[in-house]
Amino acid sequence: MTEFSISQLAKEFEITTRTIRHYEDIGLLSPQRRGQARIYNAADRTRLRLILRGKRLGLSLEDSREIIDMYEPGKSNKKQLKKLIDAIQSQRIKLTQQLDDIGKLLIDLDQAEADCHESLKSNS
Amino acid sequence: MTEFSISQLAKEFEITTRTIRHYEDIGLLSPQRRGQARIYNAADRTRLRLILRGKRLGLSLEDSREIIDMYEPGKSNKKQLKKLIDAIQSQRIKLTQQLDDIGKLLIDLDQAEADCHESLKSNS
DNA sequence: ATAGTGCTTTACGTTAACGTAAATGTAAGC
DNA sequence: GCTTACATTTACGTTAACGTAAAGCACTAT
Repeated sequence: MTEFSISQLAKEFEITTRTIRHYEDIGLLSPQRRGQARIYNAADRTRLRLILRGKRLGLSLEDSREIIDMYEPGKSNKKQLKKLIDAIQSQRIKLTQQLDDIGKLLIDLDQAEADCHESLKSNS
Repeated sequence: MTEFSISQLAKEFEITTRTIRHYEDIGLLSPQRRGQARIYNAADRTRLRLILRGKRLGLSLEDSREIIDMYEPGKSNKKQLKKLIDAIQSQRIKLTQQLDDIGKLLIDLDQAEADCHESLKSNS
């Protein structure tokens, strides 16, 4: 498969077609058209995957746009590149902070679960 | 310090007092009162810290409420405990998924940054 | 006494990220 | 030619998480 319909992508990623069109409305996707129907290629699919990954991480769609745009510098000059590096840096800080948070939360969950099991034993 | 005012906490966590009051409105915090002023203790402060950690992880305030309530089973019976364990399990799944996402994103960022530096070199 | 500082409540406003409904187009199959 | 399935656009509606006045209470410092 090198082409996808909107409903194919919707089913694959378990989102609605409305959501996909919304991403297009705000310029995150711009699939080709065959007549008036949208045709998505592998690159579009990858962008969508990145958007959804960002969402799971609590990023706004604008945040995701910034990150995704990093992957396609293309015709950028030095000044833009430095800006990109800065953006990457700040994203990295945000993400490593999240990593730390998740680590702590998982530890807390371990403790909570252990407490529960313990309580189930002693009250049986 | 064993007691905190609302603005002390707001400053410490870099949020507004409105936000803290909002958390109280929806029952996430319930500080004591001295007259009509709110007095927060260490436990309140911990709850707030947990709420904000959840926020950084993209959890809704309701999600955070569930997690936080896990830490205080107290008078719960067996059925409730099993429900708690289930909740913990699903949270763990969500979080490990996030961990995976973050790992992939950090790899992507490494690549993007390397590309940028490379581009800066060759265009100098 | 008054001005300032920090607290309070009440209540309408705002933004992001879609949901949902209505009306219509189009290609496939009977 | 009619139905069914899937597509489209347009546009108002919804929810979460606060923002932002507006108006007033309580203590302190001048």
